[in-house]
Amino acid sequence: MSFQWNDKQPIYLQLKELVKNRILTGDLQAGDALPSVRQVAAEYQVNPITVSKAWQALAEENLVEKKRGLGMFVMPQARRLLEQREKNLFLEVEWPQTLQRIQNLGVEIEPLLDSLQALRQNTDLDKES
Amino acid sequence: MSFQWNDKQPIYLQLKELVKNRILTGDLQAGDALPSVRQVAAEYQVNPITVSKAWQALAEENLVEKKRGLGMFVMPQARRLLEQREKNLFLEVEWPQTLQRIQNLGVEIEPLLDSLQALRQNTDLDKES
Amino acid sequence: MSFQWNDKQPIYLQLKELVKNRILTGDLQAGDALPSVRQVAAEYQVNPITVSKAWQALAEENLVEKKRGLGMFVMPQARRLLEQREKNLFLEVEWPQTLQRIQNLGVEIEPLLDSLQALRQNTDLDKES
Amino acid sequence: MSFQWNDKQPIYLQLKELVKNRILTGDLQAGDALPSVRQVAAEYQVNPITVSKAWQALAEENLVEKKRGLGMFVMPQARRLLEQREKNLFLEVEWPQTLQRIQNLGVEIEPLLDSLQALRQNTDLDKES
DNA sequence: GTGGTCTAGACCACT
DNA sequence: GTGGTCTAGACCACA
Repeated sequence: MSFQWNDKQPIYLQLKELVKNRILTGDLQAGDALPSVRQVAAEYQVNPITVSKAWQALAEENLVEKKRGLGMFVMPQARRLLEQREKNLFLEVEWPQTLQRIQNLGVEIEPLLDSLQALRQNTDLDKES
Repeated sequence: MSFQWNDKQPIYLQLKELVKNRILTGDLQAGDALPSVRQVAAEYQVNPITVSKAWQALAEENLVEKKRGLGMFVMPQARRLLEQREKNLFLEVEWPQTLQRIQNLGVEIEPLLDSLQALRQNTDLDKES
Repeated sequence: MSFQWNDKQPIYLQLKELVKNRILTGDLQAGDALPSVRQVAAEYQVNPITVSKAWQALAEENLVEKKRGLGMFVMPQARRLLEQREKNLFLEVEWPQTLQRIQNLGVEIEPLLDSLQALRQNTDLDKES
Repeated sequence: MSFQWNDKQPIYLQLKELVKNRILTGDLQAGDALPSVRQVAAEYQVNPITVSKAWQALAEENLVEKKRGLGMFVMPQARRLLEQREKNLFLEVEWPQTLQRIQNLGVEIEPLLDSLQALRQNTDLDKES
């Protein structure tokens, strides 16, 4: 399986994001081994070093840990950590920026409110089911 | 005055954004001259070529026009054009992404609704005054 | 009991150090048997080969000896040998490096002297008792 | 000029140390440009990527900053930061370990005291001159 | 000119 | 088997 890489971002960062998402969705659980550098390199048709760089970055963010000679493993708190960080980023940075942008552009607020409320409805339904 | 440039984006794009914002806020009106390349280069401690590149990019977006020997001037429709484009970008791309992100992260929606409504209040007051 | 391995050093060297320390402190006496490879492997959650490698390294330094079918045993002169070597290493290499580092960093010498003197006091008391 | 690399440590770390030392000794002052990746690569007969890795690591430690298209520059507080960190490392980690080691090995403390005091004398003389 | 990224292929130490 | 490192050579965006 090759893959359609986004040209505007380094591949290694895109690989990192892929793994992050897999952790966030629970596809990769705490303690699970990351696929090996070589394996991913072969699968996605990339250079092992590129994969390695991504894996390293994940280790530096304390999301995975290296076990010498065995591979890299998802840290126990990885998912919680990740969720916490991303939520924080959203609430402290992205959302305020969005509000600022809405104001600057003079966007109609009503439709935005509507779509947000629709989203809430959906989420509530999910919980019930 | 130097400036704190964001390392992750080309300086010329950051310069472009600065001007765009000044147009959006009305700080630069239709027909106003952009500050000269040299002046900006000196002011922001930046290579003149970099400033030039930013000015060019603005011209390519039809926001400013060159007048030979006189400099660059904000186009008459600049603000409207910009608002239109950016509003579109926001509604078609950024806002849907934000909604997606809210859902993925499982962010509480209530507080977001509250802040949006607060924003609407402010905007309404502004219009009255 | 698992263990927190230092990622920057091979596990087998860390195991070796553990045993060396036990010999130096007298916890492992001349003639004592080293715990079996399997046992240690199970205890520390480590590959038996890794333990074996550590035991081999100890044998190569003449600190333990293999007895076929019986296991590995601490050599009679192990402690003396170890002390001699390590003292030498300390006096010839580590201490000079420490002095050099103190000078390079411009560390205050007084407190270091104080702590050394305090250490001497303690050691003297130990001898008397 | 080639160089005698230590085989036991990655070259990029050794390069990093070289720069750190140059900052500590004042050979590289705040605001100075680091020699370019290519230049160093040619000078020391190493791969540009290896140098790059070292420079990156320095940037991540906030000792140098990247200026897009211009190169890497020593941060204003680099020297102070470095001294602080290293002194801290020494006082909190290395020195206690040394004391521990002295005690474990039963090294004679008198000579150590003597050499430390001699060092103090030298340092004092340096200050006077 | 600068740094950033990638490839292809290699060697190493560790488990 | 694992990751870590390096080489040699290449292309890109940026200033």
